[in-house]
Amino acid sequence: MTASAAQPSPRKRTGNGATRRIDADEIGLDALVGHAGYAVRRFQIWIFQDFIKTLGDVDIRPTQYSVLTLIGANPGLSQMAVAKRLGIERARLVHLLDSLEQRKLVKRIKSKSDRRSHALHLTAPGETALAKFKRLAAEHERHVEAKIGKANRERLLQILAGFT
Amino acid sequence: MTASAAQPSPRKRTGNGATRRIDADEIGLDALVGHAGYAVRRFQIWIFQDFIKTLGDVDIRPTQYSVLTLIGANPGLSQMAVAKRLGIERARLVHLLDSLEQRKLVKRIKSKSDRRSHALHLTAPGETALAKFKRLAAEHERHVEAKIGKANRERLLQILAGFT
DNA sequence: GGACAATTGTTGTCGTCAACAACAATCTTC
DNA sequence: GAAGATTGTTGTTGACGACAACAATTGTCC
Repeated sequence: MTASAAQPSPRKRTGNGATRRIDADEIGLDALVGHAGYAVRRFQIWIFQDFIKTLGDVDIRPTQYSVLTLIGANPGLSQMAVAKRLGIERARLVHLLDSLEQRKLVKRIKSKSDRRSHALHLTAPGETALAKFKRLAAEHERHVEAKIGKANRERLLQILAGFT
Repeated sequence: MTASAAQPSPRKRTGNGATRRIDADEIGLDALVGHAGYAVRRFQIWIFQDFIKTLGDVDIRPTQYSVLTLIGANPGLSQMAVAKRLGIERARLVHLLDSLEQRKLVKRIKSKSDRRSHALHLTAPGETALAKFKRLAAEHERHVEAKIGKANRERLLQILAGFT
């Protein structure tokens, strides 16, 4: 174990025998520092919270945004194609599309060539809405830059490019 | 919109009029590329799946590992202190500890100085188990290295150090 | 010292999300 | 045409974050 293991209690004794509460940032993480997964997880939580807050007025969550963006760039995709491309389960995508269709942002059009599948398109209001979402998403991206630095953000995108 | 928006259907027409299925990696992501959140999310999913698989034999998930590691390095912490340090809700930590205590890895000891709180400690088998978990976690970390490269992993940890 | 506020652990609910399983309708393949 | 695969759908399970409420205990303030 490490040296920090010598801390027996959540309180530290002071000279006069009193105890005080120790702050969270005084607690050693030991092996957790050095785990990429832990850092990535914490960062991902922060980044999603900022995204949700920044796009709060239009009530769009990260997954919804990714679906809209993908359909906007590739009209006519099937649900299966969208699910595969974004790594979403097709069962989950059903509910996502139900919601987006209720909000008149997306429409499912029965495919003539394959009557099992639906061709996904943005509605006209969906197009204009997506343009606004993209502006807000760009603002969110600036928050990320402010948080970790412009160069670090680009390096990050470069390192993780293989996962997109 | 971008040039890739000129793709009207999930099938492409070929010269002889037949259609073929397009592969997932042919679909443009448009604005999604360039969003740090999307890349980080996909990476985080990959990294957690590898962690869960690598620690599958011992049935330890990332959150459980973080709790055990923290308690191991700082015996006697209260639940509140652990929750704050790891960014877990204290309500959620209750169930996590219930599970870990049932498996005899952790014990809750009533604090004498503050009878509301519990001092968290690893059991003796918990200590030896954690040592094994750490070896497996190190193996998982080597998988990450193999995936993104040693230098990139270290740069990543450096960039995200502020979130740990 | 006693009223009042804050903290700690706990229980519960709600919504998001990933992972499966099962199913009907519809292709594909042989 | 029969057998198998695919697509969209419904449902269940479990991990997880966000809240709200509560009893027990501690801290604070007058």
